[in-house]
Amino acid sequence: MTSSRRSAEKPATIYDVAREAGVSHQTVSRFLLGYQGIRPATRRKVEEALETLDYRTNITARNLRNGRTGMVSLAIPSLNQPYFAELAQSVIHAAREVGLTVFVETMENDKERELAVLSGTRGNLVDGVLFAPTAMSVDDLSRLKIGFPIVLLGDRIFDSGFDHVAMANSEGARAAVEHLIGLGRRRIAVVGVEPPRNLGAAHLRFTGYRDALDAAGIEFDERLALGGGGWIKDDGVHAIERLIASGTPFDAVFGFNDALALGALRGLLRAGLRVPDDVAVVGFDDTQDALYSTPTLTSVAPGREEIARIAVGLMDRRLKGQSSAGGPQEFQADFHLVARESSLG
Amino acid sequence: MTSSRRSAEKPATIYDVAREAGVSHQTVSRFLLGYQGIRPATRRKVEEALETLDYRTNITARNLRNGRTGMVSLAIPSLNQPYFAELAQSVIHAAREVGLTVFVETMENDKERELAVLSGTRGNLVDGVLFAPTAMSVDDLSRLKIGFPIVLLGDRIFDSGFDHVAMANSEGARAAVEHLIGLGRRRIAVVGVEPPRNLGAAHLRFTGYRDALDAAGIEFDERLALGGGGWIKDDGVHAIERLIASGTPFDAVFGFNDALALGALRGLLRAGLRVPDDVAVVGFDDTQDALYSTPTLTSVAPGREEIARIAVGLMDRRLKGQSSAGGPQEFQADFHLVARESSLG
DNA sequence: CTGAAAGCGCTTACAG
DNA sequence: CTGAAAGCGCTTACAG
Repeated sequence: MTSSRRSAEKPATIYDVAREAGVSHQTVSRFLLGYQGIRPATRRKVEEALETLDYRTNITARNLRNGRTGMVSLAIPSLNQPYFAELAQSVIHAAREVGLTVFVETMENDKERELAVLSGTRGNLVDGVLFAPTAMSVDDLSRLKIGFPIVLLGDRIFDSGFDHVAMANSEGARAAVEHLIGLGRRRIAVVGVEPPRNLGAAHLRFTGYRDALDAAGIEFDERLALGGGGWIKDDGVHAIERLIASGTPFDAVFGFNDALALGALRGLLRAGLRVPDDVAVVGFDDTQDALYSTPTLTSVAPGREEIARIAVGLMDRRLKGQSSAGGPQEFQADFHLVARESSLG
Repeated sequence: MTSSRRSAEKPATIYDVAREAGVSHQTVSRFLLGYQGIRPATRRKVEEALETLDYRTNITARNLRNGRTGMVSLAIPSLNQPYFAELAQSVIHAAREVGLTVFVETMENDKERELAVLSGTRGNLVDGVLFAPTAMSVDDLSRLKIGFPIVLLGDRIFDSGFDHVAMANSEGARAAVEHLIGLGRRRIAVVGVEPPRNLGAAHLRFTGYRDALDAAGIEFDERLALGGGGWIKDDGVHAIERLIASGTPFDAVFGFNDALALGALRGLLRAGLRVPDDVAVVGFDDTQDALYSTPTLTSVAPGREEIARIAVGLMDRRLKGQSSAGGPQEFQADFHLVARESSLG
């Protein structure tokens, strides 16, 4: 057996393996791809040579030849946001199941970055994009002509022409508020309200809130609708401080995300109110933050695993061309309410 | 001007651009690479053709030709762990500064996965690996022959033969305990202690704890050293419950990470103790969780940004071959203590 | 200053 | 059942 001398740095190619095994490089390639008709003797020689040379197939070369990479981008705002970090982990997991590899890109709520992601597949590095925009508008999206598969993730529901998997924003919000009503609360403040300029999460969750009130025959009091800031913890703190200062009575708070709810929780405790005895609190997203607070936070779990699984499945089908005939598909994940101490005590 | 007809699906190549511009494809390539000596007229024609055809360079082809991809793996346990999610964000940011792209891989504390990452560069998909193992042993690591640059990240310090950037585990822990001592605490419990079987974070942070006690002339009471579980929140809760049940007096708790400290915080509050009045609490890692608790958690910030920057810098130099002559380099990031309500009130 | 040639490491018809 | 050829889209010496 010829032992080919290679420097430690240069990885072996199929040519090296072919030489070592005494066959053509095509035969090696066929073996690697699992083709059937290969004579047992040949097969053995190739196996040995692969082992000897510690061969690894060069994915870049394969990708170039195949015109696809088996990678998809997951484009999210930031890994510093727990919801998106956890979503990324779920997507990585779901993608592994179907043989796709995930490339995480962070766009940092920057419109330019979001547009950049859609301007190409990073030079064909990825085959498609799972896209969770926060800064660009619906119009921006519709205007673009995009030459590769994308699946939209997240809050918004609209007729984008793309595959889309959304969370049950209004339904989840409604369930959260019904939970509070079921506990006897009637004066339910809501934190994170935004002007209804789009069909984003804020609007949808507010709709769910209103629906729950209406169904229970509770009149909406706009003094309990708090907004004007962002969706981070401090915004929740400030909102609740303003509410307390206003003297408007309330016995519950629904935060449009966990950060707002936790901020509110903090504001309440600091003001000497007891949670949930005086005021019950519910959030949305069910991030791990909800587990770390004292009291632990009741929250709406938006079905992160399911969102990841569906999104990856849609992408996989588009990439396989199976549903290229079909129009855009829309899915909504199942949510559930996780009741914890901030409402149950 | 010839307007070449292309199907919307097929991206333009440099050959298409060359034809459109009436030059050779090499000229196009040179233009794209920013070579100087190109006649203005030629330059203009190429620019126009690029624009017309909306050309994007095919990274896969470039990578194949160049034998490198400009990507590095960041191999971490999981994006579900806030510290690592935040570290990933910092690394992505630092890498962008030096023109590297980060591919996040999660190994989920699984030894097989960790070994798999080191078994190759994913078929040359990445040029090197930033590696934060948790499951494999020092011996596993030393035994491997690795044919590409790796930079170790994280807790452990040992003579691995690889570039390494660590956090100031013992110094940070010492500062945390000195902070408590400075506030007048003498009976400082410590949570997360592990048998000293390796030089991991637990051992180092314990060392820092002991150093601080020694320096202050406080005798170590082993009844205050709590361990036996993992490093998640529940372990902190249970540890503190056992301590309270034991009747051993204490006036402070140092948790080896934020999760443990927050668990302890929770256990204390549930037992009716006041934080920090009765018991002050300090954690380690300064994740966002420390901001979300009530009271907010004093914590040691291990210098995540700096760790990311140094690690990326080391990798960058290795990839450029500048320090191939030099031996392995070790760095330790600067930490600082972030004092918050759980100790200051 | 620009073109013709070779080659990165694969895969896939095409022969035989 | 296996080999010779072509080509994926780039970049880089080599000529001129």
